[in-house]
Amino acid sequence: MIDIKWIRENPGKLDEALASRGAKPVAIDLIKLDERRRDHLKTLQELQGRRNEASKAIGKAKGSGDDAKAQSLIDEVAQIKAEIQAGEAEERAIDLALVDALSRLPNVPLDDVPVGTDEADNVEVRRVGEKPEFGFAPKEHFELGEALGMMDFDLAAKISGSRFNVLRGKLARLERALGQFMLDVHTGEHGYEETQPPLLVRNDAMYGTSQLPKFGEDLFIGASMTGRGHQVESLLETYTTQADLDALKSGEISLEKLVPQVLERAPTEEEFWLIPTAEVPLTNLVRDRVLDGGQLPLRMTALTPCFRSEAGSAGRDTRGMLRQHQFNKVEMVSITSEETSASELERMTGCAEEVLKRLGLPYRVVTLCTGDMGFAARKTYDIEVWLPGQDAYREISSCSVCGDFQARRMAARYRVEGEKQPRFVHTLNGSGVAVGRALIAVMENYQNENGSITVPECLKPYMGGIERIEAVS
RNA sequence: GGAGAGGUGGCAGAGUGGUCGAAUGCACCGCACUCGAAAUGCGGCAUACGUUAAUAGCGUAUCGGGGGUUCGAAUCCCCCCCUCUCCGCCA
Repeated sequence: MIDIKWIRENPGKLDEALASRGAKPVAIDLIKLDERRRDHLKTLQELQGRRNEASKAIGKAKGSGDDAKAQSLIDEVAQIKAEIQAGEAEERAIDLALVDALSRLPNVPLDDVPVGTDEADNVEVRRVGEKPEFGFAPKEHFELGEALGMMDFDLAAKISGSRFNVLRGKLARLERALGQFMLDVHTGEHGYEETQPPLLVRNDAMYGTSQLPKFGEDLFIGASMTGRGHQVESLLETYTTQADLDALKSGEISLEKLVPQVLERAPTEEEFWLIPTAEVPLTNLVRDRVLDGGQLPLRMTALTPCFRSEAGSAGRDTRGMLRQHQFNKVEMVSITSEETSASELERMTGCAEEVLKRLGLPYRVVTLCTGDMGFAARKTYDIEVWLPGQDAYREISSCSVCGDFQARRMAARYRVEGEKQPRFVHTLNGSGVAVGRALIAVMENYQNENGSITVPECLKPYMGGIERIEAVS
C-alpha cells in the first residue's frame, strides 16, 4: 500500500511509476478523493466534538440534579444526532473507497530499476557457471523422468487432472534431498530461521502480502463444508438481489454472466486460501506488531508446498513439471529496517545463488524491468537456471524488496531507540530456490547418454551415498 | 461438532450506561535523594487520522473485529474472529 500522504506530495512520481508498469495515471483522482475525505472528516469531527461536549455537560447536570438543563442539552444533541450518523456512514464509505483504490495500486519501482514493458526489457546482471557440454542431444526432464519410470504425469492426471505429477523412487528422494540441502544451507550458513508456517491462511494474510484484493484468481480456495455453506448462503442472501433473479428468469441475463457479477460484488471472504508461496505466512508473522529495532533484521526460511491456479497460463509449459498447480519451494523472508533493505536484497539474492553454485548449475541473474515486476516489489532479481534440454534459461528464483508496501498493509512496525513514532518495517522475499524446478535443472544438467542422472556431489549425503539415478531393471 | 468461560494499554489486572483513553501494580524513561547503586519520592510513558513547519499543541476515533441501541457505550443488543476448560471425533 502506498502512503496517501506521499501521493499528495508526489503525484507526478506516482503516475510516472504507474506508467512505467503500463498502468494509467490515478494521482489526481486519488487526491480528489482524499480531499473529499478530509473535508468531510473535518466537519464530522466538529460535530462529534460538539456532541461530546454536550454529553459530558448532561452527565454533570444530572449529577448536580439540574434536570431542566440536562433535558435542554439532550434536545440539543438529539438534533445533530442524525447528522452525525449520516456523516459517519459517509465517512466509512469514502474511507473504504480510498483504501480500496490504494490497495489496488502496485508498488513504486526503485530508481535503479530499468524501465520496460515486458521480459524482453529485463537486464542481465551476470552469468555464473559453465554450461555442460554433451556428446549427445540432451533430453528434457520429463523425457528423462518418464524413461526412468519415476515421473508419471498420466497417473497424476487420473487423480488430480493436469498440471500435477507423481514422483517415485530415487527421483522422489532427489526432490526431498534438494529441499533438505537448501534448508540446511540457509539455516546453517545464511542465518535464516527454519519455520513451518500454515499452508492455509485467511483473507487478512493474503491481503497483507497483496495477493488480495487483486489476484484472487491466481489462488486456490480452501473451505470446510460448513464454511462453504455459509458462503453460498451469504452470496444468495446478501449479494444476489431480487432484480438479479428477475433478470435471470426473464432471460435478460444468463447464469454465466450473473455469477461473476455477484462474485464481483461479494468481498473475497473465503474461509481459507492455499498459499501460493511461503512468503505469505512468513511475512505475516510480523503483522500487527511493533518490533524492537535492535531485533532486525529477522530472517526466516521455510520449505513448503505452494499452490497456484495458473489461471491465464493455459497452453504455457504444459509438458513436464515446470508449471504445476502444486510444487515445493524453499522461501526466504527478511524483515529489515528501512536503511538496510536495499543491501539485504543483494544479500538474499546471493543466498539463492549459493544454492545453485553448490549444485553446480549454470545460471544468470536478471534485473526485472518495471513492466515485468510483481505488484508488491520495488526491485526484483530473477535467477534463471540453464536447462540444456530446453536450451534456455528458466526462472528458478525471484528475490524482491518491497519496502514498506506490505508492512503498511500488515501494520508491521519497529521502534527506533529515541524516536517517538514507530516506523514501518521493510520486507523482502525470495525463493531459495524452487525445489521442483531445481529438480528439473539437476536432471537436465546431470543427465548421461544412457538416460541416467548423476547425483551432484553436495546431494550425495542426502541420497544415501549413491552416485547416480538409473532405471530399475 | 456440542456445552461453558473469556478477549481491556508492553505485561498483569480493575472497571457493567455519564465527568473513562481508561484505576492499580509491574516493566520502561526522566528528575530528586546518594560518593555510586539499591530502596524511596515526584513526574512521564498507547496507536491512527485530521490540523500544523512540527514526531509541539489542539481535535476526532480506538477497550478482539464489524454493525446497532442511546443525548452519551469498555459497559446493553446482533454478527464474526480468536483463546481456554470439559465432552465428541480425529492424523
